[in-house]
Amino acid sequence: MSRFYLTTAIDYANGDPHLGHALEKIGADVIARYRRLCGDDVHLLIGMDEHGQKVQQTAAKDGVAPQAFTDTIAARFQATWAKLGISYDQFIRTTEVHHKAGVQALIRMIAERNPDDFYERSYTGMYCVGCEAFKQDADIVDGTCVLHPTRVLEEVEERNWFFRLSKYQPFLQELLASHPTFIEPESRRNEILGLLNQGLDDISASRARLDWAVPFPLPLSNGETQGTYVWFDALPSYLTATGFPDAGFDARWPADLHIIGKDITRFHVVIWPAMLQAAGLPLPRQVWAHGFVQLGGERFSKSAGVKLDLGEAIDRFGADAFRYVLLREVPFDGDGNFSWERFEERYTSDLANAFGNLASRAMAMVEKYCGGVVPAAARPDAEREDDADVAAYHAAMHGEQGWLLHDGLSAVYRMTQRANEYTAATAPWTVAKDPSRRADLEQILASLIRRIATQTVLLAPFMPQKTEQVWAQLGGPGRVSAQRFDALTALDVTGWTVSKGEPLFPRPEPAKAS
RNA sequence: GGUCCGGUAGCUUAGUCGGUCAAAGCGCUCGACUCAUAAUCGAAGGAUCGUGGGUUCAAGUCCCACCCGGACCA
Repeated sequence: MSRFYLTTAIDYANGDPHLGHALEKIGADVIARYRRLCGDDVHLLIGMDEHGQKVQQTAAKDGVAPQAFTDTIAARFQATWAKLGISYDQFIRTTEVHHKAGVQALIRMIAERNPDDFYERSYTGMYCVGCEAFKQDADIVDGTCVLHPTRVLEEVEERNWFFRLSKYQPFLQELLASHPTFIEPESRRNEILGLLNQGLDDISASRARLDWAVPFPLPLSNGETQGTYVWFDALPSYLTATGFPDAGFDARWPADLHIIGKDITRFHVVIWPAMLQAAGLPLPRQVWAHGFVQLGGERFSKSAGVKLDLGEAIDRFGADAFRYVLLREVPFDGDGNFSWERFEERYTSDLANAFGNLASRAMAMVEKYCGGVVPAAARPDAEREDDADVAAYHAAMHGEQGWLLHDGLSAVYRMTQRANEYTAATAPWTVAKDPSRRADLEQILASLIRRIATQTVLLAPFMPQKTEQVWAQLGGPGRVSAQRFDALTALDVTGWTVSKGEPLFPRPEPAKAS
């Protein structure tokens, strides 16, 4: 059984979960569930980035201690992931004692192996509290940072620890040359290549006035101890989650896949590998940068505020339908759009009309013509046309050519459409009227149930709850989550007792004019 | 402001090296069927390929400028 350790970005504990967070977690969960159906030993990590000045400030505004504040936020994120059916194996928080110790151990490890990699430097510049970063002249318009026009910039001089990132430029260029799939999709890789060609600046690893942080383990020459700056705290969470630096962490590390948003590609493909290399630790196998989802064509961002109530979106048609529609609409290798109108169209056409109705009509006929028991019959040649789509599904889902989850769904949808076409072409309700064609009827109905069962398993990573219900209605043995893809081609539905229940994906109520 | 990515039917997108490339799904319209969640199947309509120039026998497909959207720029 091969191990598969995948991570999502840890989310910043400065606000509630929104659509953008959900897209990433759902995508990661689909991959995790897919790999479990492949038989892999999967470990899915999700978590929270809880340190930083902004968290401290927001907590103070609410009149609570930072830890109490992030406890509340973390609980809300976890409640949302539970509601969405995210099957994470571990939820790491950067305020955990073990994580903090791990960060310090990693920094010490780097300092011991490469004593020259950390050095002190003083810096004077305009500081934007919104960005938690110094801004350069080019980024300043009318005295404020371009990203936070409402926040006043402060002129600040401070002395920090810096990490000699520039030293790792040749290493990183070699890494991307020898491991072209280290960062995918390719468009993101090209961005990083361009960035590396421009040359790297060293980055600060510690910050003054950063009280709510992991204490940086090396004191400055003036004796001051600063807080560890965000990337030296957040990125190592993937590592500390495995138990690092305790013995046995390498049973899980290195990660097979980091799933992140395209905005933080740079940190995961430049800073993170450099840090690991400096510490003499193995690198993750791949970073996948997904795109963003816009809401009704408008930009959806952390600072712009939440414009869509995630809870409402989930309740609209249920968590599974939300998962399906989101991943069908938003290509996992690029940007996409989300709107209520689109949501309802997709739900209706794909889930209610195509798949849901296919299941209803097939089960109704098995009940009506075969007493509810699926007859034994050879697989018709027509069913072979599905083979190419099954192959396309796995190609899209397995990651070897990218994690194209939307293509996986397209492939299953083609199979659903084909099954509906087959039903119309063979017209079993007509065949049923002719007793001499009993064998034909049985073959058609058995084929339909087998197709639906197959599609149900392929859809299981996307809709874990609904597919269990379909499976149960079909009379399939055990649970869908216990199935294995490699056994699917030989799936035998003979003797299953179907029980058509209420529609699994009821059509939306027509809007009532009130 | 700088770097990079994108702008193709109402919507979401395919379109390799320039020459049947204007394609698919959804929606809309018409026809068929009745097993089914007024679902399904078939057919038709629908795009000056962001704008303006340029290169070429030939350009969504290459070049330039501009407009719009997005990501990044300790």
